[in-house]
Amino acid sequence: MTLRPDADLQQLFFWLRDSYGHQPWWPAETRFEILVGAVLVQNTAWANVERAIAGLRQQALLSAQAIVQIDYAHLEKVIRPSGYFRIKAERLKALCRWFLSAGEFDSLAQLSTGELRESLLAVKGVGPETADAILLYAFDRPVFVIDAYTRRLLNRLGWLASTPDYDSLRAVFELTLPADATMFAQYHALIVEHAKALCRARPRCAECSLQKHCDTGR
DNA sequence: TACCAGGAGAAAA
DNA sequence: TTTTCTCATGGT
Repeated sequence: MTLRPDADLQQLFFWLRDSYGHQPWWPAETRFEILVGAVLVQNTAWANVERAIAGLRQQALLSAQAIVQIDYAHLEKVIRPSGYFRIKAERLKALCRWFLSAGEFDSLAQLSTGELRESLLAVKGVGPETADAILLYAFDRPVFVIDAYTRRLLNRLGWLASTPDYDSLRAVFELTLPADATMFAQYHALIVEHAKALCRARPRCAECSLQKHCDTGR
């Protein structure tokens, strides 16, 4: 058992939606930008990712061709604000090589969700969360993204019956809720918004860990 | 000064 | 198979 019997994921979604309203997610101007953002955001605050993406845009590097062609030193310099710049430069290039060799969005859209997920996971630097974020937000596939915020929220609600691995927790969401990519996208966005709202309310909220409603406790 | 942020892969146990 | 370590900047 992954979640406790009293866990109600649908009710939680409605509560979050009523509390925070519609979320304009993923914060990107193009689908390709979502791929880039998914790599740059790994273990990094989004504000720092925005700086890196702004730099890429300013230098006309927001295309797979440009990222593949640019030398590592230049790419590292541009994405430096997002941290882990050496690793992320390598991962970005790997993802862009995959994207181009696979035929870009038109060809990739022909694959089933399972095939596309497997293909993404085969790219060095793309793990489950990054792959699912790309599947959901760039390819509109009904895949639920499990991130640290999701685990934290479920933990604070006391809904975790165990410490499930990534795919087990993802399966619970996908089997419990209707397979609706729009809903999944909103749900994940709302979870992040909820966590950030709590942090804004109490920037240094170590005591939040004592409160059941709060998911910012560590 | 220390800690943390929308992970992933490699190395060690 | 599971756990630990490493990668790195910017904000608080």
